[in-house]
Amino acid sequence: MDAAEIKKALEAGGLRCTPQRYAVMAFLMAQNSHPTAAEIFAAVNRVDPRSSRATTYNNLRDLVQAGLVREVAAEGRAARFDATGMRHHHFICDRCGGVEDVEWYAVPKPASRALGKRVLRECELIFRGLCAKCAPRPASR
Amino acid sequence: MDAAEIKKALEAGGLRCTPQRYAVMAFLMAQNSHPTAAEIFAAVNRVDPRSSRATTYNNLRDLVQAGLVREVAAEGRAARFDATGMRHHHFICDRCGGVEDVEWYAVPKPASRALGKRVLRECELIFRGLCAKCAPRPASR
DNA sequence: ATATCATTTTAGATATATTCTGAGTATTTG
DNA sequence: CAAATACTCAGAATATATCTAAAATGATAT
Ligand SMILES: [Mn+2]
Ligand SMILES: [Mn+2]
Ligand SMILES: [Zn+2]
Ligand SMILES: [Zn+2]
Repeated sequence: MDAAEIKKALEAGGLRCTPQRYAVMAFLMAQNSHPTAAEIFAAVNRVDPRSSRATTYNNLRDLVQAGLVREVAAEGRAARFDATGMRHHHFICDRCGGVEDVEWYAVPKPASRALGKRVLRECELIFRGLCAKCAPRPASR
Repeated sequence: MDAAEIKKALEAGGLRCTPQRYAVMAFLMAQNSHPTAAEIFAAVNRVDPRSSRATTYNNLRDLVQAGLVREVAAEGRAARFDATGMRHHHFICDRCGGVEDVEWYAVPKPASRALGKRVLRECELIFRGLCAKCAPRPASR
């Protein structure tokens, strides 16, 4: 996705394509990791134009609302973000808290009886355990 | 599960059965909601013996580590907890953030090729959308 | 182009959630 | 019993996220 496409995607979500907002979106799309808001703030400020912390949070909120960015909440730690490109699941490491993508596959939806009057928007599948880096030495810290 | 069983479960997890720790566990088991640490702290302090905030957090951490309690992280908001009784999935409301149980059903595990060297401990399925209370009036606050 | 209006940005203050500190208390072990 | 270990506690400290109010920006209408 190039600059013009990002601009179009933002505007399709009812958002202006401001330099600060564009920088957040472009950074997330160039990443295959799952940066925190603080990391995104630092990254977009390594290049002009400068963006404030509040703006970074505001834009992340707006991008999540527009469906262009996904937020991954991890226990205790700061939330992590990724651009919603290809569908995928997530693996979260019990030890280091790292978030990694896992190839997507369909998940059976719950019975409508089990949902009752709730309106289902999405099913999120999260795997937990030890990442490749943490797995080999389960006893060490 | 009665008092003796809670004691046994705690000790099986390598934890002493202290009055403060017992109170947290007993409260969570009596709840079918998903209280925050602050709510648990308030609840266990409505009865003797008193427990400090730090101890409440410490005990929640220990109980999660021992597998007796599950922590549910929600974006932005405080973490919520439940006693790991019967297996179940969770529904998290987009609007009010409420966490509700959904009847359990088996989820297909990922291909071992997709997992690589990671060690899988559990698959957690989280549904998102609007809860029964928030669903009927999607435009209101 | 000028006025008007809505959106966005900003620095810093504020709020909320969680962890840390270091001293004291309780329990277990030898 | 003494010593080691586990636990608790109040408050301080840290981390994370949101709010505020003023200024800047960009869109739309005249
Ligand atoms: Mn991802
Ligand atoms: Mn539950
Ligand atoms: Zn890891
Ligand atoms: Zn709701």
